[in-house]
Amino acid sequence: MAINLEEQKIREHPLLREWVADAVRDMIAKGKLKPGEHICETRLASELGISRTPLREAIRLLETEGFLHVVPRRGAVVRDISLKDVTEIYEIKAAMEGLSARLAAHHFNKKDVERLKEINNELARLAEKNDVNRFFKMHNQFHDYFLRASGNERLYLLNCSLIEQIHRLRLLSFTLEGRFEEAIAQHERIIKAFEKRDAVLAERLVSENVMMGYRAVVTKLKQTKVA
Amino acid sequence: MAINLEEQKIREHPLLREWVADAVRDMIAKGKLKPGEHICETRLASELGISRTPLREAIRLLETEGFLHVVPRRGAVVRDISLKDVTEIYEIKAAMEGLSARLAAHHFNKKDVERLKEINNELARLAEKNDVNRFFKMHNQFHDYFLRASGNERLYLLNCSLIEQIHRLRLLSFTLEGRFEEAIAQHERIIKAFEKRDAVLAERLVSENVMMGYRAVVTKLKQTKVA
DNA sequence: AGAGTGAAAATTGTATACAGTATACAGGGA
DNA sequence: TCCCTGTATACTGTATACAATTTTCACTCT
Repeated sequence: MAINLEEQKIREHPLLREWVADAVRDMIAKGKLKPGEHICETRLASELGISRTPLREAIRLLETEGFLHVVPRRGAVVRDISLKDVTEIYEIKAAMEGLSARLAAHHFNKKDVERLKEINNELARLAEKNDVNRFFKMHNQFHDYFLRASGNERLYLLNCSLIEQIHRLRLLSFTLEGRFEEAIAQHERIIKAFEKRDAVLAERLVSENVMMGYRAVVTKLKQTKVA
Repeated sequence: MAINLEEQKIREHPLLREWVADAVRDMIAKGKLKPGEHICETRLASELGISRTPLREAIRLLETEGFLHVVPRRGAVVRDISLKDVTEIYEIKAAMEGLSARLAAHHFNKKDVERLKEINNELARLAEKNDVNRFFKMHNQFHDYFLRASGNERLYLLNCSLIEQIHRLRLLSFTLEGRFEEAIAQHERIIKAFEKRDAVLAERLVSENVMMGYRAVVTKLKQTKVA
């Protein structure tokens, strides 16, 4: 076990600090590190089998990503995701994805539209099989497609860092009744807007699509808070 | 001199890594560290009179802020700001500030509008005195006002980290002929939109205002690239 | 009992030491 | 001349050691 871990560290990440950041993100997502919990550098480092130095560098990264809250000389605590956080993130996400759609629409060609249709067809297949995990991944590909096609690299990266913070909630939101179909239908309208090269419409539809995701996530958030 | 430096480190920053980040940002802004230049941790740390540990933690921060580009096992280099970077930043900034104006408009009251008018009057005074530095600061206060009033803390912080990257260019752009007057005139229209509680108009005007700033910065960028 | 105090333990911040990797350059061969 | 290769050097990545600060908790005094 320990040897496999070592191999994974080396194979997938040339740098320990990145592997550690991934590991800690994962521990937060899986609930192994709970919101509000204080992170003791010494202990966590030894648990991960590394020294404090790469852990500390990973903590700086996770701080800017919003996973941890660091108080000088008192260490890092796992940040809780509140409704307010989710709202803030989605407000920004809606504006940014909308912007990316508008920008992408300007230099979208037939092939791009075809690719989006393929993805949406695949989504329909996965919806029938009720495969939440794969649907989620493919769904992200749909959105990533125009985020990248926008030609604005920062836009894509910013969006990544935003959705990473609510990864778990978003995944959960796809277990809601009718969520698949709703998303697919909206995607179809978005594709039509791209086909017509209607940048303004694409922007509006994508923004609305994001805010639908917001409502789904909020629903799920309230369910889990009660539980 | 060295003693004063020590005092400053302690007084204004309880943490060395933050002081270092500020110092390095400053060195980049002042041209002491030039774009493309490789940062040797050992040398820079000893120049700043500290060890490599806090410097390395500062480098992680400056990397996410976009000031440095880090290649694994080859270290950090100072990132150059290209026209593409400026375009990416302003596209995002326009969308984010526009969003903040829309959000802020919903719960703006008379007092808020009065405050914006005061700031704009002050801007007019500073324009007459041709005080670029103070105009710049006051101008930022104008925009910060509704970024904060939006109630979306992330929006404000994200905007801060964006404009920090182009601080120098923005400041320079205010030396352009007619830049003051243009800004003040647009601010007046924005204030009127807030007065009317017209969120959609406020959003559009603020976006346009940002993109005017973009054009000014691009003009200045081209001037300095030639020089 | 409760507030206050002070020493001990735990934890973070910083410096240094060591290991591994990339770069530069000299020397040899085609 | 050009390319290849091996070695020396410089630099980054990681671990560890030390310093400073915060927290804990027993103890005292009111």
